[in-house]
Amino acid sequence: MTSAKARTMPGVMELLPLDQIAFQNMLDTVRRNFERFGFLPIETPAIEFSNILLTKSGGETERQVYFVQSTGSLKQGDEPELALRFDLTVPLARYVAEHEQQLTFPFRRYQMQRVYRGESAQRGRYREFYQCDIDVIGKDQLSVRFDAELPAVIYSIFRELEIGPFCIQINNRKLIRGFFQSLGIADGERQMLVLREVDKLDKRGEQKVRDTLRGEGFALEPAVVDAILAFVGTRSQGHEDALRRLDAIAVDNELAAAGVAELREVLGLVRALGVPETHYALNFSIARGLDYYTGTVYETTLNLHPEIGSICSGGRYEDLASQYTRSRLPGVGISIGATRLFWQLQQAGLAARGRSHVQVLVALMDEANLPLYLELGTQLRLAGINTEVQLETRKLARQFQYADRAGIRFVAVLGSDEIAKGTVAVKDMRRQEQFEVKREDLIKTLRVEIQQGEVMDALSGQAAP
RNA sequence: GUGGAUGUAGCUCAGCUGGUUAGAGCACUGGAUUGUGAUUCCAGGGGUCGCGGGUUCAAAUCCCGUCUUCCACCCCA
Repeated sequence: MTSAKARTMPGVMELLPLDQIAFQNMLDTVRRNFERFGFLPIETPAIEFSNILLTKSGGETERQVYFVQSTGSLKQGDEPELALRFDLTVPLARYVAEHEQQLTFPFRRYQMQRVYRGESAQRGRYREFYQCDIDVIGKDQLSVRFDAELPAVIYSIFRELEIGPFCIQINNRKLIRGFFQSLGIADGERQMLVLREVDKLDKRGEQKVRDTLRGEGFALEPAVVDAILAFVGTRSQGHEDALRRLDAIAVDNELAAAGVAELREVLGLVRALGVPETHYALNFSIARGLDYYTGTVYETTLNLHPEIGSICSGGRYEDLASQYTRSRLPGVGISIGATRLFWQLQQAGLAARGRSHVQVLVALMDEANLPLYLELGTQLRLAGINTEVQLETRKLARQFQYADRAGIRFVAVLGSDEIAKGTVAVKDMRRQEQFEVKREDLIKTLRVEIQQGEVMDALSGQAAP
């Protein structure tokens, strides 16, 4: 008699082993590229003091934070003073402020951990999910050159993930704010509201957005609305076009001019870093919801799957940790929501199917020869081949069935015939073939076969090694 | 937090206007002689029809409540 239904809470991702392998392959690719660009790993605890997590942000974040409390503390009626992190940027700020003296700046760190949000369940919305973040934190100042480095990292990662053509869309907050100032929309809060509305262009259609901006809440002049829509409609195609569009901006505003200058420098360096011009573009509607961004902002989308939306985003902020330290710590960073990305890639049929890590199953042919099979397994493992030995007596057919279902490609069969001949029969489950080799050639042969299999997988994009 | 849907086997669902022991596909377990899987054939296990109440001779089916999950808004990865 069961006492509870086995189930997970909504909004968490749980995978079967082969999918888990595919997911971890994705994380490995991300990590490899972070390291390739000179970022160093850190981890921070899932639980932080709630006053740390809640200093900066307003009501919306607080609504989504999970508070943590021991049952003892709960019974005593104490207020929870701990909470689960809801992103990796706030813990980074705390980390940098706390360890400022021991860190070297510019501090380049990557972090790939789970974060928690009290979202109401919805498609592609998770309450527990992985974020993969990189940030560069400067002391007192940080060159805009670092803003150009991140698109190179993004390009390197998504090229290697082989999920189709993509485009890193770039904008600059200074330019946006300067533009709005020139239209008489000076208040930062109001600018954000307008931007959020504009962000819904694709979703709601131009007419509805136009109506909303002219309507009660905003009450903007028709000419102003036209100017906004024309401005945010800017999308460049190729490097030269992007520069031309920057030249064409006729906004008489100091802040906007600074933004344009930054964009020009960033674009030039992105190209110098070897990112093909097909893979980056200006998009003046990119604003990013988070209000701490102050300069460059990025968002990356898949050309063939616009429905997926942004797969990677980030930007520049002027002061990371003003709540925790007096030092001025400007930074620039990006974040990949790996859990959602993986889920979306699966939905779009773009996720590779993982291959089992187990490469060989040694069949149990004869109970009396178990020590022989165990020894063979050990030899294979010492040769670097992941091997499982069949430990329970079962019909051979069942052993093959097990290998097939578990995704194990090779079954080594060592029965009385083979022992007499000094050979091993190897069944290749995937190719539905069987061959026989001398015992002493087994490891060499398997290595060749396994390597060929990996090459084939890489070519077909079926699974990362 | 606001609005709208949903709930039948592990999964996807069927079950018309209430009528005998609630079905299908997939999955699962076992079998089709001796050392060869995913295909085929045969057999089998598994459901308090989300929960509580009401109407009725009779409720998976109608009504009310409740919970759950999902969708949209908000916000975001």
